Amino acid sequence: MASTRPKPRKLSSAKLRSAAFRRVRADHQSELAQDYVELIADLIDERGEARGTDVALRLGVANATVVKALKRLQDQGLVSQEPYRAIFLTGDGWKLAEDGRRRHKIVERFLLALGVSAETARIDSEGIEHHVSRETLAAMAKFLTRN
Amino acid sequence: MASTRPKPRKLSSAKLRSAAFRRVRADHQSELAQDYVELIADLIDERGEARGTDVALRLGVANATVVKALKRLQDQGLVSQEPYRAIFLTGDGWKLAEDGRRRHKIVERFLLALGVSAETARIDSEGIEHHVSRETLAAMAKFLTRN
DNA sequence: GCATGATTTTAGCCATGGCTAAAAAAGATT
DNA sequence: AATCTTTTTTAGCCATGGCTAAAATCATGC
Repeated sequence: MASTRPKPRKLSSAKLRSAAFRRVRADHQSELAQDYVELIADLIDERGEARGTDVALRLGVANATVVKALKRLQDQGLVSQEPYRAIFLTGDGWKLAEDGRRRHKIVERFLLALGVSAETARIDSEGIEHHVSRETLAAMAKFLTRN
Repeated sequence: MASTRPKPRKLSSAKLRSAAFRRVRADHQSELAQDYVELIADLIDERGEARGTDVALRLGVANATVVKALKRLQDQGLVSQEPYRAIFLTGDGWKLAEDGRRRHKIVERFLLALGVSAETARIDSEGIEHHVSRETLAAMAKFLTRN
């Protein structure tokens, strides 16, 4: 990898560029987990408990899908649940949920401040929140205070 | 679904909420295709041709992964390619690529205008561009002209 | 024009995130 | 307490998007 270098042509920035795509793929990995814990936290706050069925309903997904996903989240130490019972968040789960809520709130309020409708802000923020870096989030927050 | 309504409690907005998640999942479906065609278009413009290997390099992904993805894109009528040869975009492929570029450019310039670094704008825009609705994109464009 | 080295594709593995249909558990009703 | 209904889980399917290792093809030097 040092001496030959057969076809450099002009692809020198390739590695640099690939970083963005790698980040997007990594974000997608954590996205589902974050959506779940955020939703579970909301349900617990709103109704006192979170049941798998409610999660499925809000996510717009089949019940079985949620059961499977919850198993993975349990393996990751984010939630705890016994069969046929309500879902609980672990310490890590709450931390992730809080982080997601904070980020979500900023993005949604930012979109509103930018002038889009409430409906669009709600929908777009759901997709955008997972791809906003710390720096961009800070810039959005700053924009909010200035307006 | 009309007469009984057994447990409404206060989950009436569930269907509404689920729409956002459905949209995010749908966006993820088209995301890969869009990234590929956009990248292929760039390679064709920059270097005259796009080879699978270059795509793999820029995406930061194994060669075999690209080969497999290109087959799917071919089935979707976005690219055309013969084994061991360069990749071409179909009419639909070009349309999708142009749309992606336009959207990408607006999002990236918007982030810059918001005050984030060039590096961050480049990286974040890659993830955000696929989750920005027509309305939000328009709001970003408007913000750009005002500034 | 043929052997050898480089590149590209194929084969086959894995995890994820969907689904439906069947089984199991919980909860009501009598 | 036994049955019947509803809810939840399990089982098993599918497509996607990754990977590595092996096979096939291409291209070069001789």
